[in-house]
Parts: sequence; structure tokens; C-alpha cells
Amino acid sequence: MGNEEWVPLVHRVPDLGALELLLAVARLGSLSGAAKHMGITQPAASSRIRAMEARLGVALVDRSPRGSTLTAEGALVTDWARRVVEAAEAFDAGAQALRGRRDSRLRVAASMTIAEYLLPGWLIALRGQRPGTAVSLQAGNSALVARRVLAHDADLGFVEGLTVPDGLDSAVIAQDRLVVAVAPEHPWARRTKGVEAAELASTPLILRERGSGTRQVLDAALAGCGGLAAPLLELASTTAVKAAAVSGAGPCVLSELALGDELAARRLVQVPVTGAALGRALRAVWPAGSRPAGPARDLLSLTRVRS
Amino acid sequence: MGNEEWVPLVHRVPDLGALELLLAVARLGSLSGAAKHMGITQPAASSRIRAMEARLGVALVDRSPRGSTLTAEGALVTDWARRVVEAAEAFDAGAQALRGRRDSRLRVAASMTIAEYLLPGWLIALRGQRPGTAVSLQAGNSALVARRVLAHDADLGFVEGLTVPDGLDSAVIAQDRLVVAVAPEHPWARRTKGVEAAELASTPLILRERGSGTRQVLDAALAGCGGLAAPLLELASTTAVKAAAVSGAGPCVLSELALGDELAARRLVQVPVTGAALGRALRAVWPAGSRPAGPARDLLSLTRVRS
DNA sequence: ATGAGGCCATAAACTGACTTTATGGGTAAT
DNA sequence: ATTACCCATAAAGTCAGTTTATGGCCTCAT
Repeated sequence: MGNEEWVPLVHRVPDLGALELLLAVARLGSLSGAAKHMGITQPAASSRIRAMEARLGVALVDRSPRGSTLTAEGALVTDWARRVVEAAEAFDAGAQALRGRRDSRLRVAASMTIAEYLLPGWLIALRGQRPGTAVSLQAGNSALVARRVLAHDADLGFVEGLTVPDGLDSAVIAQDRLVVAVAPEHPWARRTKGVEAAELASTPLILRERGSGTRQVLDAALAGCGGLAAPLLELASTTAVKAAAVSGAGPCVLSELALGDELAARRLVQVPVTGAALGRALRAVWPAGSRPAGPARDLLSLTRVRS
Repeated sequence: MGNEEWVPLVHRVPDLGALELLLAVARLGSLSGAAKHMGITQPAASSRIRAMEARLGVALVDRSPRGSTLTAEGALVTDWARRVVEAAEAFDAGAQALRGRRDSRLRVAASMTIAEYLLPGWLIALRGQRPGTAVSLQAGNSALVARRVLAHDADLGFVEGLTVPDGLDSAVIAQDRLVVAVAPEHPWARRTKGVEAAELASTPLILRERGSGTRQVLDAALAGCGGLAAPLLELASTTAVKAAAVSGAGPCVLSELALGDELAARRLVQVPVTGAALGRALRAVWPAGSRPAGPARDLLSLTRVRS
């Protein structure tokens, strides 16, 4: 992250409106159609696409008197643009949930990992099938989630701990797994067989602070190996942990959900672990006895793992 | 994708500059520091953050005379913003590679799936460790990649077929897997045991067009089960296939790389397949005999799977 | 062929969001 | 107290993106 000569991204990447416009052009097959879809005029769309092509230095669309189609490069750029726009949609879904504080119809409480990585996608899906639903979101640790749900301050909760808090019914919605990851230069990156649980337990690691769900699972999994060594670093956020590991400080342990991007980009390399169960269930929870109904049931059915 | 009343995303999501600024505030702990980092003045940063808070309806930062820290909601929003910015960085890395046509130092040819989903991440990593390297990218099917590499029009190629084209050396860089996915309402979504290869082979599927690497692997894997039934739909792009499957047209088969987002958001549900090997190796290729050197070697070492 | 209806490009005037410049008030450490 | 951070506010400036207005090109149906 810490580059010397940093030119802000904004000057090199078209803005979200332009990317969205490009997607519309790809889908509708014409600039004027895309313009209408976006609520702007045709010359505006033409100018924006042209500006984008100039900035990227590549022709994106083939214009013809009966429509516009993507060039080969345009198709590739559009695919990358789609990922940006989808991330923006997830941002929007989360932000909308965060905004609707008291008065909304479905109130959700979720642990950090779930709120960060899974909920935005679910909310997009929920909006797709029940467009009217207003959702509010409260994020915090498992104890907070349990308290909210029990007090009926939330209609549905999502937790990632090992145990279900008392007074709540639950359903497993996904399996998460803790993953050990190191920078590509780290000796562990070249290990064929990964590491034994005992070696992992005796190695100083980069971890989330004590009390986080992640830390709790790791403690429990390595209890049989003499417990965890003193941490190398203890950081407050997932991102800080990743950044430290990427910079080569040492091995880190995080949810595979949180490590997806880093592993795909090879900024970090996964190290297999033998002899310890690092899996954990992600659960939806609700007050014992009362089965979720209405919007809560809709969301639950979107997330529930079938088995 | 086809909503009735469509308000463009731009009006609901802050622009990339604002998101980037928010990340800078989170990292540096002050508005003025973030402003300097972004090359704007402190009042501009203050105003932008304020505008973003007003738009989202949530306080994002706690301002104090000795710095600004994120609120709890701000931390969550920042994590979502980070995903948008990372997607934008991937866009930029890809776009830069696309722009540098003839004259650049490292010329890469890659198949569509790899160019879409993996290369941008690798290029970000490459830029991180060799900032000066200019990369150009050509995307196409395996045959085109092979031709480019053989003709020394590309220094390094990436293919996803079953076989390595003649005259090329290769290294496996990752394992990909074809995944069968259906809309959550589809009967297969509730199957406990997934589907048998024979049943898959006899079911009309939504597929990429013949000749794509994906299609080729699927044909080969199901050859033993009497071959593939006539496709339900045959579409030209990964995105079109996903859209058709999401809308409930039927089961689709795509790379797990392409399906990541849809599976996480539960727009599609994965169906396990028994009795067929749907894995495939993703390979880097280069002219036989000549081991990659210089920037090509750097990129290769970033992507290579350790084993 | 000829007119109608698509599509896209260009030019000029307009608008507003974001910016800088300029200033003031607050806290903490020397 | 002085210095050095931090942030907020107000007013003036700037530029990208917009609309309005127009024209050219192609295809299809009459």
C-alpha cells in the first residue's frame, strides 16, 4: 500500500458513472439507448465514452449507424468494469442497510466478518427478489449480536463463534475456514506439506486482538497443542493483519473470506495446516421458539446452505 | 439486472476519489494527512468527507483536535469502500496493460478467463515489486495465445486448455475447476448428493460456445458418459451465461473463478457433481527451450503455484 | 428513389460540484 | 506562552460534464 510516488487512482480510472454507462452500452448495443437508460442525453454519453477511450488509450466500442458494439478490448474492459460496479452495488446495499436506523422493516445484527464480506451480497439478492424491503444493519461481536436479537432489537442475527448463545435458535448458513497465510518470500510458502498444528501453535503469529471470533476459534483449535504462543503482532482490524503479513512481518491467520483477494493476487500464499480443525460454522440466529417470518425469513432462505 | 425503476448507481454511491480519500483517512488517522496524500487541500478533504456522510446518512469519522478516527459504522463502510477501490485498481492494472501496445517491455497473452479474473491481480502485485515494468496484454483463445508466444509476439502466455500446444514449455500456476450452478429456485439446488455425471451429460445446459476452453474441458470430462446433450443455450460470454442461469433458465457450467461473486451472493447455488473430473490446470507457457527471463520471470514467479 | 426513423458526431453555451485561498478556533506539547 | 498540530467555515474560482441545437450517415419500407 505504501508507494513512494502516489498518483491518486481517480486520475487513471474512469468514474463510476462512466463504467456504468459502458455496461449499459454493452447490454443495450447503442450509445443513445444507454444514455436514455442512464437518464442523460445522447451527446453526453458519446462524450463520456470518448473521454474514457482517450484516457485508456484503447478503442472500446465500434460505432456504426445502426448501433455500437464492443471491440475485443472493450469486452475485456467491460468485464473489469463490471467488477467495479458490482463492488459499488455491494457498497450501496450495505450503506443503505446502515442508514435505515430505527424505522426499517428488517433489522439485522451481524458479526464483523459476515457484515464485511457476505451481507452486502445477500442484501443485493434480497433487493432483487423483494425490492421494497428496507434493511438496517448493526455490526459487532457475537455477544452484541446475541444481545440485540434477544432484546428484539434485531430480527435476525449472524454469528461466527463456536457456540450458539443461550436462548437462541440457529441454522448453519455456511462453513468458514481459518487460513494460515504468508508473504510469497516467507520460508513457509515453499513447504510442500504445510505445517503441523504444534509448529503453528509454537510460532509467533499476526493475529486479531483477543476477543474476536477469529482469535477465539484459533485458541480453541490449538488448545490441544499446548496453546498459542505469544502473538508476533496483535492488530485491531482484518486489514491491518493482512497488510502486516503482506509486508513480510510473519504468518497471519484469518478467515478465508477475508483472504480471497490476497490469495488470488498472490500477495499472500496459503499454508496448509495438518492436525487441527480450523473450520467454523457461520450461523444465523433468532430468538428461541419463534421461527423467523416475513423479510427475515426471506433473507434466511437466501443465505441458508442446502444439505 | 433488469430493474423497472432504475436510479443510476452514481447518485447513491460516492465517487472513487471520495472512497479513496476515506481509506486514506482510515490509514493516516487525520483529514489533513489524507488530503496531503491525495494531493488536495485540507478543506477540500473535509468537505468531501462531510458530503459523503450526508449522502450515506451516517457519521463515518470522529473528528477531534488531534486527529480523526473511524466510527464503528465508518470502519464497516471503509471495508466496503476498500473492495470498490481494489476492483478499481485491478481495472487500472488491466487497462494499463491493454494500452501499452507494441513498445512495452513485457508482453503477455492470456486466455479470456485468466485475463478477466486473475491477471489484473497479478499485475498489481508485479507493479508492487517492479514498479517500472510496462505490460501489454492480448486476450484470446488458447490457439491465439500459442501463436503469439511462438511468434515471439508475446513473452509469456497463459492458457487453460487440457493440453499444452506443441513447441511450448509450461508450468502449472493454478488449479481451476468447472462448477455446475443453478438458480436457488431450481430443483437441483435442494439435492443433497448433487448430480451424477451421466445425469449432467444428459441434461440440456447453458454453456459457452463451442471452442471455448471451458466447453472443451466439459466435453472431454463427459465423453465417457455418452457425451454432452444438446445445449439449452449457447452464449458468447461468461456474463451472458451467468445472467441466463440467474434468471432461472437452467443449470450452467462455468469456471469457479467466474462464479465466485454469484455463489457468495447466493444468486446461484453450486451443485456437486460426482463421477467426473471437472478440474483443469491453468498453465503459463513460453517458447520451448528458452526459460523466461527478466520481467516475464518476475511475473511467472508471482503466479507460480508452490508445490 | 425517397422519405422516415434509427444511429452517432460536433459545436457552443450552461451548470454545478469540487476546488483553492483565506481565516478562525481548538488541543497538546515544549 | 509559543509552536504545531488538528479541524471548520466562507467566498471566490475552475473545469468537467451537461444540455440544446444541428447535421451526416445508414437502412428499411413505402
